Amino acid sequence: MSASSLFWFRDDLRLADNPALCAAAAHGPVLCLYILDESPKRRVLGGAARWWLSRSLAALAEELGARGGRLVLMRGDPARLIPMVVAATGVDLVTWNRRYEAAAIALDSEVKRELTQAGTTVASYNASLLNEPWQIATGSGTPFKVFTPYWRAVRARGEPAAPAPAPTQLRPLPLPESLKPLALDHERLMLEPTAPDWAGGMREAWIPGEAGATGAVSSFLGEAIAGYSEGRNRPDKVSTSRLSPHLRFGEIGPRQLWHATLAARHAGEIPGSAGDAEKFLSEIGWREFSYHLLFHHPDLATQNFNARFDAFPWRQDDAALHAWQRGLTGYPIVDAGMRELWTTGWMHNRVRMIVASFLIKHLLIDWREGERWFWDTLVDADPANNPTSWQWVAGSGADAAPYFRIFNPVTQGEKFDPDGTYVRRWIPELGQLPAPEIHSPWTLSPGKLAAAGVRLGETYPRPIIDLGFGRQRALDALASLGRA
DNA sequence: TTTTGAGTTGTTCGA
DNA sequence: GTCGAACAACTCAAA
Repeated sequence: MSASSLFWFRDDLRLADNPALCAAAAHGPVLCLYILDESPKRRVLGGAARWWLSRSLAALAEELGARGGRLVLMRGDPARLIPMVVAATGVDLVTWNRRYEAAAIALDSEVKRELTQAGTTVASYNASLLNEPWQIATGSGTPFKVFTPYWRAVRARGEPAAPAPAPTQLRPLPLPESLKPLALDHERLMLEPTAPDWAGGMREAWIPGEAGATGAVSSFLGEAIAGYSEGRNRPDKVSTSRLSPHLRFGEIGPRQLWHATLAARHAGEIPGSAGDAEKFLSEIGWREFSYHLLFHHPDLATQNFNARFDAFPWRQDDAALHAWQRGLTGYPIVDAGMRELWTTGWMHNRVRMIVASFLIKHLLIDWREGERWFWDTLVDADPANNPTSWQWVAGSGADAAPYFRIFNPVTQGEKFDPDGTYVRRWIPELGQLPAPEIHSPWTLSPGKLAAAGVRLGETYPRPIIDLGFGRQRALDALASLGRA
């Protein structure tokens, strides 16, 4: 039997800096496989993420094809399918890049055990993190719970490894006859919406795939990173990297991003201060920190990191939750963010904090409701970042926001969307209102509202809750948790 | 073991 | 308009 291999694509949909793919390709002819995971133990991918995945897989198939390779698609339980494919093809090497959610680790361990027992070599690699979660520890060997010392420890290790190039040669391993019934056409994955087709705004906003990712990196490092430290807070401008969905699906990896950032800084392509590049690197650090937390706290998406919050008096309020989800709270910056999310599958980070704070603190609705909504609607819905960030806002998480940090959506709007540009983009019915009053339409005189064609309660909602009341209620609820 | 300094992203109030 | 203080106390991480 001649040497051949199986490479299992998961959250690493790229050819460059893909160590498991390189190892498989160097070994001999390789079968490149993606399985739409339907194992019952894993969290089902949200709708927006499924759309992204579909487009990303199409791009990947094309890239592979251009290099003489081929992407085979299947759906089902990998614990059943992988051994079946290995047996039918007779490959003697299986490779993949690691994942870090508990259910995925369990699945991968199970597959590895079974294959190894049957005499097949299995090799796993790191493609999605700068450091494995278990490599970073405090002086006493425990996981970090605070970002700053975590990041200091990471930085003390020196620069991360340089990214590896894409494999130069990909010889495809032909699919045996017996497996052909399992291989699906792209359409048969049924990942994209049809009736209704709600993905129009996403198609306009994004180019999924490795080429789209590298293009986004170039344009970010070439332009937006100048002034990033401040600009990243402005949803009215294009001042963030917008790389989150590309990172989520591994169309680009943090090593590539790290070294591209350093190269841009050294080449003097970043006119601003070196602080902008460092700030951006620390944002990559927050992604790393989230994975560190997820690995050491596997139930991060469902359990309070800080158990004291188990006694928090959350409210059940379906009407308020629905208003929040649909962008009908009567607070323009909140509604603009929720509509941006619904339309494009993405929301500016500053606005994510505002809408999350509003749901959790003013409406007193459980952060898990918000986490679930984001999981379903974000194209970048990430198993580590999403729960980490929600718990951070709730105050139940690691390095969490202090109890008194309650974002005022009017103040935040005036500060970070001073001209109302962002609000007008997503709430056209308020388009004629002047700034800064656009952030608090109920304070305008009836005459000014009429002049702008706004009828509160008809063309745009009145606020669903009074800010002062909601703030005080949240402070009281937090005080009710008492001392630890 | 004990001590010490520090901890992503805010708001309000009063001088 | 601007500025500093108050808003709880706790826990983490390292010395």
